[in-house]
Amino acid sequence: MDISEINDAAPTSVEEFRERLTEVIDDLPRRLRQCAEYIAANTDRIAVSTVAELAAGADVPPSALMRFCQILGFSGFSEMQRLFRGAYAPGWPDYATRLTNLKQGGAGSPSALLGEFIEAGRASLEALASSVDEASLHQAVEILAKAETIHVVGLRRAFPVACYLAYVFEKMSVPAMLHDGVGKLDHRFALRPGDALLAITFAPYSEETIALAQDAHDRRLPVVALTDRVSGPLAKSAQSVLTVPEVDFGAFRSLSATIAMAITLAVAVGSARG
Amino acid sequence: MDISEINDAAPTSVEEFRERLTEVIDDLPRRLRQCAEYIAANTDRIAVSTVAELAAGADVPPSALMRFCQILGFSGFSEMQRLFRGAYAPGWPDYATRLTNLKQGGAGSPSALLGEFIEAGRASLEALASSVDEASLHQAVEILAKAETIHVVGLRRAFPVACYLAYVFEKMSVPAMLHDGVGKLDHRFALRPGDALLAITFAPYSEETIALAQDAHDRRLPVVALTDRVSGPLAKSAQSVLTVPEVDFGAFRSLSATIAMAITLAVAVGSARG
DNA sequence: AAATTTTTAGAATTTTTATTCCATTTTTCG
DNA sequence: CGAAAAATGGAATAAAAATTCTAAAAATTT
Repeated sequence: MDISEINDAAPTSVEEFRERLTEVIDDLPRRLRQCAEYIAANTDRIAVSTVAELAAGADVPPSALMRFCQILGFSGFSEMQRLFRGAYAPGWPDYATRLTNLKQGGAGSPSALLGEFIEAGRASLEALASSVDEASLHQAVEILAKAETIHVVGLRRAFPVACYLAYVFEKMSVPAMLHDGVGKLDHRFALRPGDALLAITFAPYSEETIALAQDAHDRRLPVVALTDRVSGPLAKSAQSVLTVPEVDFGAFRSLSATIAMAITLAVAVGSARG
Repeated sequence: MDISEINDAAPTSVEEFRERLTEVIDDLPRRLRQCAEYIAANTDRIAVSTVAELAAGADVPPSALMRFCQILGFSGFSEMQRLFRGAYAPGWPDYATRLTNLKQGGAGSPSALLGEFIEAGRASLEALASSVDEASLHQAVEILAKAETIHVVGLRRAFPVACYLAYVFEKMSVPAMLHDGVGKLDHRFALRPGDALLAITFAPYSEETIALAQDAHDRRLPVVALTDRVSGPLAKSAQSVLTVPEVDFGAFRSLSATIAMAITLAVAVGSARG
């Protein structure tokens, strides 16, 4: 490795670190690449490991890891570790303590339940952050932004989400219609050419929602699905399928991730329409 | 400190550690208590700090911290740290990075929005964990568990929550009635002696909800409020006020914390009724 | 294929960090 | 109040970890 390739400015944030890593990883000699690959896959352990431990994990001698740190711009391992030890200040401080206390209230107690549901919600949100398909999201926004009237359908457990969407669309002056199934009336003929359908359903999937989506699809209207599996029953009628990984506790789901996704859709569509 | 009080079995999990900590914290001499308090408030930093750093933070000499570790049952600081370094497997290897990536999609892009809403949701849940008033929660569950029929009211942005509650009550075979304001009908006379009202509203508070709560209160029916401030307009009509600290992004709220609280109520009430 | 450069491994060294020990202070109890 | 016990601070020591250095091995170039 040529000395001129060494960017001597050390990364000052975890993101910069990752950028730098992807930047150099391809033209690194064998041992150093081993380091880079192991580190890329175990970035989170830098803060709590020693050189020897990481080196053992990467299956290289400690000195190789030292050289690796220096190539990344750090003076040595300690400096690199300092970055990660500093950056590590996540939600823990009070939260974890309280959560433990809540759960200690005894199994079945309201506090313990609350602790569980909070955790389920948080896990769902985190999973959503790491699993979202940006392309589908983008496509969904485009479809809905182009539509004249947006029809929203979601029943049973998905109904709250549909309601919230209807509320936000209203607030943003987006023409939207909520299909709520009141009086078992279905308003399928309210879908006019130029409209789009946003269908929300989770296992066990609601018949009416699937039927409405199918109907819209048959009439060549674009359908966006918000559901739990790419291959669910909405897959064949929808142009764009958004999946949310919702973590259940007991028989109930938190809806956190679903609502985050829903509100994002609504706001993005609202602003795209100007 | 008497030697016999020293439980020489070192904690083997973070939970055990916390239990042990609360167990001993009260009968500890001054310096050691300082350690205990600092450690309790900064548990998350044990994995990434040195004795000297923690001691400085707690404002005690390093040797005090060492004695503290030993009182907890560890052979020394290193052994204690090992516990936390092992347990340290937080959500951020993937989550935090992804979140940053999402936000980098550019201000106003769907991904960036999603990132913001995810964060707002997470923050809300964490705040809920540390702010919940267990006594009120317990009281609320008791009130609702004793009621014959539970009436649920929540309009506008609170409507999704009310719907979800109605759904969960239904699933748990709890007699509940959702006051949805369809057709501007109010069903205030559906509230019978022995019933209870669960009223949900957030600023700007919905007139109808406040009025119904007031009405119920006037007729001596118990009211549980789910709202955003203890001193909100429901304060005087409600027996039990549950507050949820919801973090907004832009003009929109995540509802995560509210839903977590709602579902907890519903499930706790459902099981209390057996 | 020889010469040059780069890369590597591991031992030696330096630095940092943890731990112990004991003289001194504070607290407790008769 | 005074003696005994417990707690404390800090210096001394031991252990662990980081870092450097060099001879040998690979890789590259001519």
